[in-house]
Amino acid sequence: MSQARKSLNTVYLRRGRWVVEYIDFEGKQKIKTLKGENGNYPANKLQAKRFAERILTDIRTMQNLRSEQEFLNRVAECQQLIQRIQFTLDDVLPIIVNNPKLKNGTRLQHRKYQWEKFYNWLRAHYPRVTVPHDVTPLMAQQFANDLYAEGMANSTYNDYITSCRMFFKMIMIHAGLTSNPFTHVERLPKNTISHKPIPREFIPKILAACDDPNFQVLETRRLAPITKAELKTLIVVGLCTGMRLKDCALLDWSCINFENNYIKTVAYKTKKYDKGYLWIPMMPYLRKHLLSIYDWQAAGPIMPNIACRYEDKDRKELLKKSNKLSVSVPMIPDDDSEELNLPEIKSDNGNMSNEVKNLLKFAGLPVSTRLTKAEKANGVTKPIGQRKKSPNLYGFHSFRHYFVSTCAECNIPMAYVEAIIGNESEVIRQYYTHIDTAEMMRSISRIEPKFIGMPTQAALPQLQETMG
DNA sequence: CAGAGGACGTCGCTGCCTTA
DNA sequence: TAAGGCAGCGACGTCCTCTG
Repeated sequence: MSQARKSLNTVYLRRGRWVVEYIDFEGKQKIKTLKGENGNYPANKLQAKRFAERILTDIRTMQNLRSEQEFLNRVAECQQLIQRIQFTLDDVLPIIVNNPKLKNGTRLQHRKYQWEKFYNWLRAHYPRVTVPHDVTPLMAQQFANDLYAEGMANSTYNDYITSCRMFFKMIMIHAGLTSNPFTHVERLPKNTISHKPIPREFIPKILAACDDPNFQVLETRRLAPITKAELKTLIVVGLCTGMRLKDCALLDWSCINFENNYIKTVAYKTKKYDKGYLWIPMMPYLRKHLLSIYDWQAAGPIMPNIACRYEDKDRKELLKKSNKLSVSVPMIPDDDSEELNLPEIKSDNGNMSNEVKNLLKFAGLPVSTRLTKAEKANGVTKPIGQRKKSPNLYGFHSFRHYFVSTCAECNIPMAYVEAIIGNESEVIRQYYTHIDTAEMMRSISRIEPKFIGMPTQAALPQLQETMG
């Protein structure tokens, strides 16, 4: 039978020590051994009561603080309620746009587009919802479902979900939100479709196409013209080095070391991560080609017109730098103060990817899987959920895939290929982790005896000899 | 066919969980 | 409790499609 509980704030002797018993602010019973400031135990009940008084005073203060905190919480709740009414969906975009984390540029435009997509969806489906607080997780999920039904790659879908989650996180305080409606919208696994390596039999066809009189480079009014000869150089460099389009297009003579037969350059894409130089051995075919277009005056970009086209914003500089422009370009005024009246180009790569695609198409490669006009006219549509944009099967990046897959086929050690094209490349993993199922079965069969404790084939004769 | 709009890849960082 | 594995996040860059 348990003893009756002592009354509150009672000081009494327990196992030879003076203790105080009290109820804390969570309503729990507590028993605390009494000690002085120096850690000394009280000598008698009077001293114990004095020690206890200090503890109880502290507790009472904390209890008061707690009620004050409760009051403040109530005030905060009221403020949130006011915020919820005052902060509307129209106030969200300025918050996104002015967020210092989202720097200016295409990415910000992209985020704006994403928010507007959700905003317009909400307007269409839930016109009565005017404040972020009224957006429910169910609405978020419905939006996600509609997004998926539109047809897009999973990474794009994930990008939308991630962004919406981020938008609601950004306005959390402004809108007085306590939870994020997009928190539980699940992301999808990656289903990316990579470029294919160029089929080997097409390589000679592509190189021949550059010299074919019937092949024409794309003509553009606004962008710098390029020559077929330069396009061929671009292809040869891409083919023999596996570099990305930008790295090839802007490759500079200063990167070429004919004496020691290598190319030393920095990949633009990973430049900011300071990955160091790429050291690319020059194949005889590449060396021969570069020497054929090289002269002692050579300086600046190897393909000046392509470089010019690729980076139109730096056109003036490039034109000045290079003395080997092979096609006519607008005159550059000598006086720097005079504006070079060039149109502003928004295109990322000066249509160079299309230029390459045009060549591959001429050489007979099916570059895209998109629906033809005839198919569209006959009412052929993509199935629900399938990505809107047809993946490009072949492009300049295909030369990179071709380079790595060929290296893998020829058993070039992965470390060498990493040194050449960069050690974090997804392309490398793709080809070097390829598993030959038949070879895997054979390998496992070979070691089976060892697994089950039997001697291996190689050890059998020796074993038979010792056993007589 | 220019260029806006859209898709996709990759990096470093962080937090959660398990293990030694 | 430090270390390591792992997955997701946030940010940014590049490439491609599509349409007026």
